[in-house]
Amino acid sequence: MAQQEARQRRPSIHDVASHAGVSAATVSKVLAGVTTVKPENAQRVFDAVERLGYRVDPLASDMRRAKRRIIGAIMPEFESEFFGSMVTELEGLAEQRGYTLVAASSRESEAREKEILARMHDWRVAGVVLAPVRNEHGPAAAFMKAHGMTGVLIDRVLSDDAFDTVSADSFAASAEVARMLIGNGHSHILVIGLAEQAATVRARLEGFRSQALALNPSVRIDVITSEVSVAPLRSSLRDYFGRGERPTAVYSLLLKGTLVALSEFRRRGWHCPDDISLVGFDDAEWMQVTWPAIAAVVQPVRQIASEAMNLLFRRVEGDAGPPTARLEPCQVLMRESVGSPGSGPHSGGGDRQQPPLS
Amino acid sequence: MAQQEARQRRPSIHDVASHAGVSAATVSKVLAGVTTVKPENAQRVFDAVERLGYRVDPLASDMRRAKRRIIGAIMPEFESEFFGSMVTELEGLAEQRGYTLVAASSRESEAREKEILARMHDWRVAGVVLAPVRNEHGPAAAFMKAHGMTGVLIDRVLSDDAFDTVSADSFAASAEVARMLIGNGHSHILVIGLAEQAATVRARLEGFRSQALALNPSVRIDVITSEVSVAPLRSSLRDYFGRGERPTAVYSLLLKGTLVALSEFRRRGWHCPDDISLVGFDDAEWMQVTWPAIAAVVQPVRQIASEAMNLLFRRVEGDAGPPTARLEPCQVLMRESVGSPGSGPHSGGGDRQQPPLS
DNA sequence: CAAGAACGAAAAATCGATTTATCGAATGGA
DNA sequence: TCCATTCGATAAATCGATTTTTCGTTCTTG
Repeated sequence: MAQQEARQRRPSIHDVASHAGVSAATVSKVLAGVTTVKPENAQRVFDAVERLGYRVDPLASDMRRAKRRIIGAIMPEFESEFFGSMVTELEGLAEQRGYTLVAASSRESEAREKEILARMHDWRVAGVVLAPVRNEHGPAAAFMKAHGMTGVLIDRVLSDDAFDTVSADSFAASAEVARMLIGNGHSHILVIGLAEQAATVRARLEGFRSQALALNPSVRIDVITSEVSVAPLRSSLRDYFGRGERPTAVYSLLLKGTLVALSEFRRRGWHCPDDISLVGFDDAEWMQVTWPAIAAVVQPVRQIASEAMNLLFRRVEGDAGPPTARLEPCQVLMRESVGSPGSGPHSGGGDRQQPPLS
Repeated sequence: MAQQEARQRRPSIHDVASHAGVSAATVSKVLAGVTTVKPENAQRVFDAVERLGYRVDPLASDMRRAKRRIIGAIMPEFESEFFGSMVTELEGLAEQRGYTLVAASSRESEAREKEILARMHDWRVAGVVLAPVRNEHGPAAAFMKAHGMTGVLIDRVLSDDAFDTVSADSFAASAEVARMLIGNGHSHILVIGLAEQAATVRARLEGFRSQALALNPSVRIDVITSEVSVAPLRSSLRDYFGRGERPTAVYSLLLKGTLVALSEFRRRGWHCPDDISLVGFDDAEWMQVTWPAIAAVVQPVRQIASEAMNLLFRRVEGDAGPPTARLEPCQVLMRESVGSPGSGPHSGGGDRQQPPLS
């Protein structure tokens, strides 16, 4: 073990060099694995490294290269399971390749997104994994393009003419949700979402609508979206039910919508699935322990992260082929929140379901 | 706006210098705000900066200083709301001071925690905000001590003889939960938790127990903890109820425990609060929309982050006073999951509650 | 045996800033 | 008028690595 007093200056490559009786260049080569060094000298270098507890300063090491061994990650937020595990995955993958991941939250603001990107450009990051706030056409992607940055766009994107994109196959997953609901006999379905995040949400809506209509041309699909935030969505939903609309199922295109739907159900005293069925895009840990468990579309976080990093490093290493647009398949989890219409009274009564013991 | 072709080498301080007709040293001084520069030259520098779109390279800029303008943050995980928003807050605060935050997830592993710390030491970070996996006595804190790193410990810590600590006042919050439950007439309460995270969980347990006993000396408090992970906790809980134990309330010392309790309740067909009351340490967005809404202790994330950063920068700037141990007050949210014992039948039946409309 | 290739390692240049040392010109006082 | 300050700015050193260039040996080979 290295004996190094606390608060003391850390040993530099020159300290190692003098201890080993060689030049700094030789130390650098030994540590880089160059083979044109006499074995005896290499051993002396390793010994000195061990004795001094020397470790390369990544900052100094990166100085001379145009692309530093840093990957930037920009997420709309860190508070959700989805982006939280996305960052965890990306961090691990970057680390595996000897890169440092610097993650930042755009806090759902495109202006901030661009500022962060500019700062990452200042750092001369090798590449960026950007989960844009809205879609691939925002100012951030434009900035990346204008400055020749290499990057991959994920999540709220469909395809781009300059960057590789990776996202969940929202269209296919939504089609499966449609099959599930139509198959259960639902013929009046409400879809809720936030239109801001155009790219994915639109795909989710279209995937659902097209499949639902294909299976039952007379199905009635109502859509409630909000441009701005979740608050208007809540009041629109309240108005909608207040007008006496009674769909038998709700499909929420995003997690926050699922929460809004649930809270509105509970305000009105409705139960899933007796009074109304519910499916949400995006899964969360709590959804399987609530009563009832909420059916959900599970996004393939791991695959998205892994594919994004593969593509990114291919570009970092110089690949200049045309950009690709990948869609990773989702899993649709059927849970108790989905039933057949009319299986329960629409208001009041209705014993709670009693799941079998053990 | 700067006219800069894509993919072109970024302008360096020397480019600015030659465009402005001065030396690089002068440019550096102007940008650092030194006043001993002729106003005319300063203006020429600003003009050149503007024209070239020059921005300082933070990496190069940090080379010469012993402490780089980087703050490291190590969290046990990124998947939860708590640590997610903690990182968001820390990032904002670091940014305000012109520092870059590099966040990493120890994934609940002390070994990994130490490795990450070593890597951050390699980067010569100015300071570290460490949320240790277990408590302040882990190998990570020891590493920091041994290498003279400056840092602040947060969340799962009580106090330390080398570092400032900041955490939620678990003891006081748990005492308030005790007042709430005892006040509602509960006299047989189950407390569940994971003992691994000794520091805080123990405080939560003791705070609850002491206050509960003070209010009702004959109260029966059962405790189920697991050393390792959440799985044993689940089976212990199953066994406990299987033996016929029927506490009237459960207090979970951490979020995962709340989920385990809920899922066990639902497996047995029990309802809150008719069959059993539930309070959890740590709040989450979904807890207020479930049926019933779950009473919870809200941790003061913002205050913890802000206080941690204040203390950290005080140390970075050289303060060598004795370490402080701060406790930030929590808020206890009473919700529907808590009722009085015996208000509902203990098994079977029991109409669901119908909250009033609007 | 001498010219040339091959080898291994040291010296020097480089990355992009900051900081210290140096230097010339203008200013001031004697 | 001359020397000592002061001022403003430049040259040079520095941070800690990597990479290129240079250089001295040893090994080939005609």
